[in-house]
Amino acid sequence: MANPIGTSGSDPQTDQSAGEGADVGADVGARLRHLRNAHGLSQRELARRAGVANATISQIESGGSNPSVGALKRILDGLSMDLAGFFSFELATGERHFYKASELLEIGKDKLSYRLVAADRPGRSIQMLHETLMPGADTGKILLSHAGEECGIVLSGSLEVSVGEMRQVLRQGDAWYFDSTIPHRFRNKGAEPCICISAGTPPTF
DNA sequence: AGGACGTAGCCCCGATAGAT
DNA sequence: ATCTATCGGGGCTACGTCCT
Repeated sequence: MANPIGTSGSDPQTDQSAGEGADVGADVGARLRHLRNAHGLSQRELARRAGVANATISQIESGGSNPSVGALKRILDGLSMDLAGFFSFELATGERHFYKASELLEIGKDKLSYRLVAADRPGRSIQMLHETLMPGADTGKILLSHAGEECGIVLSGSLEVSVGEMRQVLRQGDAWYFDSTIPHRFRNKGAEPCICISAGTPPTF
């Protein structure tokens, strides 16, 4: 049953964005829950990122309320997703083994493109990404650090990888593998886009 | 009046530390 | 090794506030 988001904002675009696709009508709550789980976030964590109350996430997911366009957009910002992507995302109806390039879920933004494989797979234990770092792309001066391990291979371009006190510029065919608890950073200081494939576990996106 | 949203608090579950 | 208490995270509901 179609469950278009709330129209408290009386935005005429709302209805059309709800998607005419036959199966896109899955309710907003189920869609949100599915995507939140795919990103490995709890309701509280997503609420914190989105700047809304955790109860809001819970009520939307349980169908207890229809979020306004503004609220939904804020929540989707926490998932690095836009409204179009949200409503065009297809809920999995069964276990899948293959994904078209166009089906990889974009979870990056700006100069950093992270296209996640099998974002809709429940209980996924691997985070595999097709990454594109545009010239100047940078994961940030504040180094990343989280539980797990990650590795990757540069397919084209160059990529400066900092891990702890070590730093190296990797080129086509080069690879990295490190304990993710070590502060790390990725930068494309070259003039060409850098394309690479990475994998990490546990999935933190 | 009704819906969206926030706060407060409840219950459940797993991890951890201390006692036996 | 096992049991118990404690703590924190997770999801949820009840209720109040605000806005249309």
